[in-house]
Amino acid sequence: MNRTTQTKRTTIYDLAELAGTSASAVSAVLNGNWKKRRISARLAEKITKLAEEQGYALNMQASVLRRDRSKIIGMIVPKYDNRYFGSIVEQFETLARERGLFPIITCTRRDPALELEAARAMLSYQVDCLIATGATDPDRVMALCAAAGVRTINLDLPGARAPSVISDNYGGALELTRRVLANCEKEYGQKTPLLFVGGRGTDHNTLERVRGFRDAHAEAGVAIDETLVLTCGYAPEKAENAMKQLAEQTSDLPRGMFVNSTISLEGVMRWIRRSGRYADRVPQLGCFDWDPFVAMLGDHIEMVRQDVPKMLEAVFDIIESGATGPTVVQIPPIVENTG
Amino acid sequence: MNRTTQTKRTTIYDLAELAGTSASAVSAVLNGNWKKRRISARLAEKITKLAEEQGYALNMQASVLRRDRSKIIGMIVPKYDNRYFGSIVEQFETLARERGLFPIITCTRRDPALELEAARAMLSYQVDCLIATGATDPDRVMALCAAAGVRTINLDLPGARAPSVISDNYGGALELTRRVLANCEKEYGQKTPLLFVGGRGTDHNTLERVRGFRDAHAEAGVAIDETLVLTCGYAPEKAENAMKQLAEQTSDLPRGMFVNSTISLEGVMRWIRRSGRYADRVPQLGCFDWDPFVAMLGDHIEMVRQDVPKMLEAVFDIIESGATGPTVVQIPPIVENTG
DNA sequence: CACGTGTGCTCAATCGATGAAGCAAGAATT
DNA sequence: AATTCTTGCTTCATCGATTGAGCACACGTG
Repeated sequence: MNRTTQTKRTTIYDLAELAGTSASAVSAVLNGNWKKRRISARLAEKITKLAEEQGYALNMQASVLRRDRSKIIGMIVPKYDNRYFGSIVEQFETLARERGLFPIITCTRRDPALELEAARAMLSYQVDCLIATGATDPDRVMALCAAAGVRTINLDLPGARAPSVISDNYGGALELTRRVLANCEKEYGQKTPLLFVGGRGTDHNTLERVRGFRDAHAEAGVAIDETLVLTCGYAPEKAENAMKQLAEQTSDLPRGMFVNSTISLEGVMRWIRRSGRYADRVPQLGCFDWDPFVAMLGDHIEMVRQDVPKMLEAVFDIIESGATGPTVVQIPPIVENTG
Repeated sequence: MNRTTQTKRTTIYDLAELAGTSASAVSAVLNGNWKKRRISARLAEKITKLAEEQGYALNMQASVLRRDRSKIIGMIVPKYDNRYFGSIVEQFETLARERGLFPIITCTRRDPALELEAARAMLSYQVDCLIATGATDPDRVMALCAAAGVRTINLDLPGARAPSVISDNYGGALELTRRVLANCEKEYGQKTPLLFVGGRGTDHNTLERVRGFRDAHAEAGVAIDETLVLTCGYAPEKAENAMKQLAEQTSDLPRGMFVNSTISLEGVMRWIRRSGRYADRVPQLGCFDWDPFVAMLGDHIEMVRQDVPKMLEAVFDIIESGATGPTVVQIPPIVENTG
């Protein structure tokens, strides 16, 4: 027993032989519906004990192959490099497991081709449902899954043909912009337009945030400076480059900024430090997304934190309700208190 | 075709019928060894085209059930709330996919019971290999897998009975402590013992780091203050509490500290800000782990960044070499330049 | 005592893919 | 012309779990 690499794992047939009964009785006992199948408590106990002793583990591949539902639930996620997606994944796993589902997650690195490839892989593994988080092209993912009869739910970024759960990007951006404008006025006594940096000009969230950004300016009676709306992408390097180019074109840099994610903020902060252009007076910042260390960077930064627990509850509510229409659930984000 | 929820997915049997051939020919063509099975290029092409048209997707459950190796590779990971584990997971997925393996990952939240449960689930899904990252009890995970004939590799924290890939914790801590001691001397002109905070007194990494911490003190001729070695756990709250308790016992707080992870640093920084006890002069900090925003917190923080790409390459080297002995591969971490 | 009812199980088909074994027809060799 | 070889397939058992159908026996009932 010690040195033998027991190539064969224990199966229900092995247990059946040991118990002097049939495989179907073993199966019924081990998957819990032995009462429905009229197996005696005596036999059930015997089999359970044997399974324990033999270290029996169900072969999910065989089980899933036979059943109609796999109870596997997939998620694709863009990155693991920030707290937002990190907590989405962690919550997702927890909630899935609580419901007896097995979660599988793939990181698609904001690459549309990888998104489709990952979706295809998940279909091969017979997922019952796929959550497309922050997908670049949610509708193509949805189409792929629909062809296989698998439901999709969009998270973070909405799609046109499946239910979506997203943050209230407009509302969050409106409030965040208001605060940064107020901070600018308080600190510098002037009402000047802010910079918007990060995100993609094509994605729904960025568009909505820009809309909130604009409306907050209008509300405050400040005219937008169109050259200050830089939807350059999310990556730190892209934000850093955008700042650099802007700085080359003007000597009068904005006194406040709206940064469209912590990951973009990383680039922005790097540029600020390296360039020294804000050495005299720090810019007032607003960041759409939360990070504990960003909160410690100073009292000149406001943050909006997306409500991940509520968002994921909404996702599982949709799964349980069985809804498939293109509804959009908007979850209000939390505006963090400074300090 | 439009409105019908095509319950049945296309199988090789459907394709066989459409192509007027046998399922085994279809199988051979689609899994690429049709040459070995002497299928004509003509038929191969026909089948491939048909599969494309029909949107055929392999049923992995069936395929894995039949094959000896599943090509599924599992990983358990403690948390997604920091850059270190985030990049481990992202790299792991990439390297696994490059090798034609399907990665499945589970977050076990530093909970030994969850670790075992997750390992059991992965065994049910027939993983060929399991990577136990930062496992609280790697040897029990290993035992469980060994009973099923599945190899394990430990990552980040070593185990006694399977190969392990870890950082050179001693070396990293030695260098980090040296730097913080030097910074303290430069800033405050005094050689005083540092505080060590975070981590578990029972885990290998923490023990090794404390050893490096001690040796760096000895080297500098500074006596360790044993009341300043606080291996209180990793969670931010635990670090915060440890600081609080320490502060209640002394009026003379250490001028420098070694913080044993970014996540512990979060609690330490929170306490520093809230208590105001360091308002007059900031403590010199060293953090064993890297975070971009921590780097921006000021020039009084040194960081050690674990070399995730090298660590994962080492993991896959071990997988490919087939080694199973209890070797420990130590990867030197990178000491980040301040500024 | 014939008949229904309930209990406790077993049998065998099935899920979809895989691959060893084998078969038929044509090509090459003796 | 008889034989081997080669090519290009097909047949069928198999992986392990699930489940509808069915069998044998005990018990109760009119």
